Amino acid sequence: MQLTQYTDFSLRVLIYLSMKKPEELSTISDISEFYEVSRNHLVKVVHNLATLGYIETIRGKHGGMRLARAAADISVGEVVRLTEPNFDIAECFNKTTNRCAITPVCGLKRILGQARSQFMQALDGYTIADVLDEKNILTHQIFKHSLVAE
Amino acid sequence: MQLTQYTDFSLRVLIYLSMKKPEELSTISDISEFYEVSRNHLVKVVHNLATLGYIETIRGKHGGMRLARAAADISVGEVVRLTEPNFDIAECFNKTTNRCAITPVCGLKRILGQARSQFMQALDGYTIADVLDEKNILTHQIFKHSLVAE
DNA sequence: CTATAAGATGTATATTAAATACATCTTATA
DNA sequence: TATAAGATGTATTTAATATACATCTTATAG
Repeated sequence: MQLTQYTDFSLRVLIYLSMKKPEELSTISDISEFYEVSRNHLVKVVHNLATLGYIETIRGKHGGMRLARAAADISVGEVVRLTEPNFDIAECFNKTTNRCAITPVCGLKRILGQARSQFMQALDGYTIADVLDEKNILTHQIFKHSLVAE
Repeated sequence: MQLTQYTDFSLRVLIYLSMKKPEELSTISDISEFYEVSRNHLVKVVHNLATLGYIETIRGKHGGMRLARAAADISVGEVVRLTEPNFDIAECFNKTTNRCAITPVCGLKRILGQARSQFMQALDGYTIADVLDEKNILTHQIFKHSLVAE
C-alpha cells in the first residue's frame, strides 16, 4: 500500500514552491537539485501540475514556475486524487478486468471502498500550507489523538 | 494506491473457507478452480495464512485446509496488516531509504500517516464474517452515511 | 508396504507498472 | 541570434509482483 513517487513528487514540488515568495520563479533544475532527484522525472510532474492549474509555467530565458494559487487553497486530497494513477484497492474495483467469482454477493469492495474514503477524507482536511506549518500540524495532531489511537 | 493481489487472494481464501461448514476441508485446487486463479500463486498465500494461524492445513490424502477460528473472529484489518508487504505511503516513511531534503520540517508524513490510520481503522471494524453478510453490510452502510459523504 | 494425493519449500522466470533517460521541439528574451 | 527555459513523445531500465517449476514431506487408502 503506497502512493507512486509521481504523486510524492507532485506534492513535493508544490511544497517547495510554497516555501518561496508567491511571485518568485523556480526552475525544474532548482527543484531537482534541491531534492536530488532526476530532472527528467520532474519534467513530467511539473507539466502535469501546470495542466491541472496548480502552477503557472513561464518558458524562455528567466522562465520557471510558481504556484497559480495560494498554498492554503490547494487541498492535499485533491492533488493526490488528480495525480495518483490508480485507486483500485483490489481486483473487484476494476469493472473491466474483474474476474472474481463472488463479486455479486461479496461486501469486500464496499468495505475497502469505505476505508479508501476515510483515507481520502483525512487528506481533504489539509492544504499544502498546512504541510510546513508547525502550528497546524500540532492542532491536527491533538484532534487526531482524541479520535484514533496510533 | 492499491493492495497487492497477494493480500486480495489472502482475503478471498478466508472468505471462501467462511462459506464452508467449519469442519469441512477445502484444497488449494478447489479454491484455484473456483476463483480461476493460478494454483501456484495460491500455494504461497495458503502457506502464509497457515503460518499466521488463520487456517489449519492437513497434509496427505484427503487433506486440505479449514479456518482455524470462526470467521467472526478474523479481523479484515488484521489480515491486511499481516499480508500486505509494504505500508510506506511515501518515500519519507522508510527511514533507511528516505532522501527527502525537507523531512525535518515537513508535516506530510504525519498527514499521510493519519490518513493511513483512518484507512486501517475502517478495516478494523469488519470481520471475515461481515463480508458475505448482507445485514451487516447494510448496517455498516447506514452507519457510514451518518459519518461520511460518499 | 507402496502408490497416491495432499501441502511445504526454494528457486527461477515472466510480467507489468513505474521510474528514468534521451532526443527534439517551442518559446521568450538578453 | 544565441541561449535558457519549458513541452512533448519515445525508449529504456528497474523493481516489485506474479507465476511457474521442481522437488520434498506427510498421511492414508488399498
